[in-house]
Amino acid sequence: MLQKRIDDQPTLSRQMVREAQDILHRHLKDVGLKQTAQRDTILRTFLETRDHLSTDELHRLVQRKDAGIGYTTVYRTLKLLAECGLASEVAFHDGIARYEHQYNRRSHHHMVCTSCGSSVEFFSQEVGQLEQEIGRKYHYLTTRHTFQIYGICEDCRKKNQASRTI
Amino acid sequence: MLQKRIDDQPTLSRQMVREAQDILHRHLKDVGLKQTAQRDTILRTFLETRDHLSTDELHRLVQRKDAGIGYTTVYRTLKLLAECGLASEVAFHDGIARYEHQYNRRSHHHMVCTSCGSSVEFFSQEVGQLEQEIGRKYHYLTTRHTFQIYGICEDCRKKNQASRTI
DNA sequence: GTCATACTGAAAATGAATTTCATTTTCAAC
DNA sequence: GTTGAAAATGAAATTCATTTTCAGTATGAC
Repeated sequence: MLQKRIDDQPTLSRQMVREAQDILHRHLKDVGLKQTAQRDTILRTFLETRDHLSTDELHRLVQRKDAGIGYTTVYRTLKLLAECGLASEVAFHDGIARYEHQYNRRSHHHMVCTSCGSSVEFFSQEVGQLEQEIGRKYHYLTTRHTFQIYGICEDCRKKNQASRTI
Repeated sequence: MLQKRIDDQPTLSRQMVREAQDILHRHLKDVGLKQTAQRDTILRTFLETRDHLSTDELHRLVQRKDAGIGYTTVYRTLKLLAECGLASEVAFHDGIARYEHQYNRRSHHHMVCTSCGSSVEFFSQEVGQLEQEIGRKYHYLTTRHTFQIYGICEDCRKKNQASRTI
C-alpha cells in the first residue's frame, strides 16, 4: 500500500518543521485557540511522513511518541491543519478520508491502483487552467478541483498474470 | 439543489427506455439473476429523472409508484445498473453516493457549488486524453477518472452579496 | 497565582452503506 | 400448469468511519 510521493525533499528540514509549527501557532492565536503539546506532537508526526495518511494511520504513528494522545485529538488537529493550509484532504474514493502535506508543495494529482490501493502523484498544469476556463464559462467562482485517475498498476498486472498461468 | 444536465433530450423516448430495459434484462440473464417487477420499476423511475440521485432520493421516487419497494432493493438495483453500464456513481464529496444515467451519454464532468449543492455538467476531451497520457507514463492500465470543480455559483454569490448589504 | 476558557480523550452518537435472514417470487424442468 | 431449487425481497440489524458529548485537565491572559 505504497503512496509514492514524487517531489520535494525526502525529509523536511528542521527549518521547515519550525516554519510549519509557526503557521499552526499563529492560526491558533488568530482563532482564539490554545497551543498544546499534543497538537505540536501531531503536527511533527504528520510532517515526518511522506504518505497520504488516514486519521487512524496518523493516530497510530502519534501513539508511538505519546501513547496518551487519543484518536479524537488527532482527528481534530487534522482539521486544524487543513484550516491553516498545512494539510489537505485527498479523497481516494474508498470511503476513507486521507490527508497529505500541503505546505510548500507543488499542485499535483493522484493516480490510484484499484487493486492494491497504492498511488502515484503526477503534475499537470492543464487541469488548473481548465478549472479557470470552465469557471469563467459558467460564472462560478472556483475554489478547487479534484482530479484522480483510477487503474491497475504494473505490479498488480504482473501478479495477476503470474497467478493466472499457475 | 438543482443538478443541471446540459445535454441529450429532456425525456428519454419510449424506445430508449425499452433499450435500457433490454440491457438490464440481458445483464441479469448473463450473471444468472432474475427479472423482477421491482427491478423494472426502479430502472424506469431512474430513467425518468434527469438528476443525480442518491439511493435515498431514488427510493422516495420509487415509492410513489410502488410503496412496497424497500430501500434495500433500490440500493441493490443501483449496483446492478452500474454493473451493466446504465448508471454510474458520481461522488460530489459530501459523503453521499449519487448515481446518474450513463447509457448513451457523452463523457462529461461536474462543477459543484459548495454553498447550495447545485451542479452543472461540462465537457472536456482534454481530461480523457490526460488520463491516457499519464497512464502510459507510469505504466498504469487506466480504467476511469474523476474530475470535479468546486466553487460558488452565480446565484449564491448574488444572494450572499444581497444579505451583506442589508 | 487565579480563573475563565479551551483542551483532552473515552465513550457514545451519528449516519450512510452493507449484510442478515425469514419469507416470497421467479423460472426452468417436468 | 405444477414443482422446487435458486434468487429476490425488505425490515431490521450491523458495520464502520466520522463526529459529538461530557467530565476532568491544561493553558495563558491578567
